[in-house]
Amino acid sequence: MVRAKVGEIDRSNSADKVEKILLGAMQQFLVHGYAATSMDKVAEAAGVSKATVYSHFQDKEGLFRALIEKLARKRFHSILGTQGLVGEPYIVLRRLAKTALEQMVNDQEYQAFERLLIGESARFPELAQVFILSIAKPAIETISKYLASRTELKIPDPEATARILIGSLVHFVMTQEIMHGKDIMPMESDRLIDALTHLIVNCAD
Amino acid sequence: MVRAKVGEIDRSNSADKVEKILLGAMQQFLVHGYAATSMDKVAEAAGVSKATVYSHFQDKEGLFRALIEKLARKRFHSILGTQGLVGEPYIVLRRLAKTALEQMVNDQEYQAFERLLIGESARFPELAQVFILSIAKPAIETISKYLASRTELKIPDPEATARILIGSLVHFVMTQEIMHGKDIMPMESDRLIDALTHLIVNCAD
DNA sequence: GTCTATACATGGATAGAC
DNA sequence: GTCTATCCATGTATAGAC
Repeated sequence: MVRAKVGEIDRSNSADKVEKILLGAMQQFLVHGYAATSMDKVAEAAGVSKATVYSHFQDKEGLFRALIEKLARKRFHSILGTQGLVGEPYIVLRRLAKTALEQMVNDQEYQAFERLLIGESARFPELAQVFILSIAKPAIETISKYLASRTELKIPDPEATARILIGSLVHFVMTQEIMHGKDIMPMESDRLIDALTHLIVNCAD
Repeated sequence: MVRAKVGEIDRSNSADKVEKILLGAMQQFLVHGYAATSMDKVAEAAGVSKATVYSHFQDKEGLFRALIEKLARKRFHSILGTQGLVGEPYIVLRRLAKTALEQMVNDQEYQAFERLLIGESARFPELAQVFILSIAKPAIETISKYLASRTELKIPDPEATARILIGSLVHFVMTQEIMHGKDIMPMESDRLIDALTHLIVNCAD
């Protein structure tokens, strides 16, 4: 066992254990889902004993809730990135769609998180709502405000249009990556991006 | 035990048992997910013994695969219904969007099916692909062909546009119903339908 | 706080009678 | 083909030593 040298602060303290447990829990729950994850495997992945897990979290459900809430906080605003939405619609919307798609397609953790939340949304409805409140809602609001600000687009309902934009992108990743459709129903991201920006930008009548 | 009268054919035969088992399996898997469903509960829900379940299906995985394939076949073309896509775009697209949304919102079995497939899409990628091939792909193709046939819409990429349309609708149901967002982030279906038809129909420049 | 060892329940799968 | 009874592995959770 590695131990802190004399004079150094021992960092193997309780708070660190909690972090290690949450990290182990993340690896297991994201890969295997809630029911198929065992507390033994969580403890093993975290490098602590099972009793230690139970000393920090009431039970499996409590650990799961704590993990999901932590992940949702971490991902707050992450789909859009922190790019400010200012400038010409054609440029801004293209970049937005392109960035969001790239982020989601290349982020295996995001995809596993979606699988987990949707799969458990019947058993844990409040956790699905945590996701909605911390990720989906802010994204819709940000895009909605931008669309409303560009009056030349003449969009009658910016919020509904923001949902169309985000829904198209998220659902594309859902079918192509999460549900493994890209091999049997392929489509280049750019085609979706082109069609989306065309619909929104060229639609001012 | 109810038994067939003399002269009648005994319908409690093997084929019926298979049906009963699949029905019980459906109830359990759709509600609890794959891992949290036990073969005991399946047998109980089906009204047969566990050994009978194992005499018709190799193991839990085999039963699950058989069930998903059956459900996917049953739902072939179900989202769009069997409505023919002919007529004025404004009318056709509105009716299409309205019907699809109503179907999905009111069909708890569809929502449970989506939860299950997405939740298990890492463990059972081929089953997610069965869903794509039997439901998503035909829907995209049908709408894509319709959009291409209406040349007055001047849609540069009908297939990409079809994906935008379907993605918006499915994702709307995903956030509002499946992930329980309707209470914390409400929006009338009609606003989405209006915004969608406006984008697609009024966009011919 | 942390560990080892264990209690207790449940789950997947099968043996053997009918 | 179908049932009851059972085997054995695994899972959640805790008791008790340090």
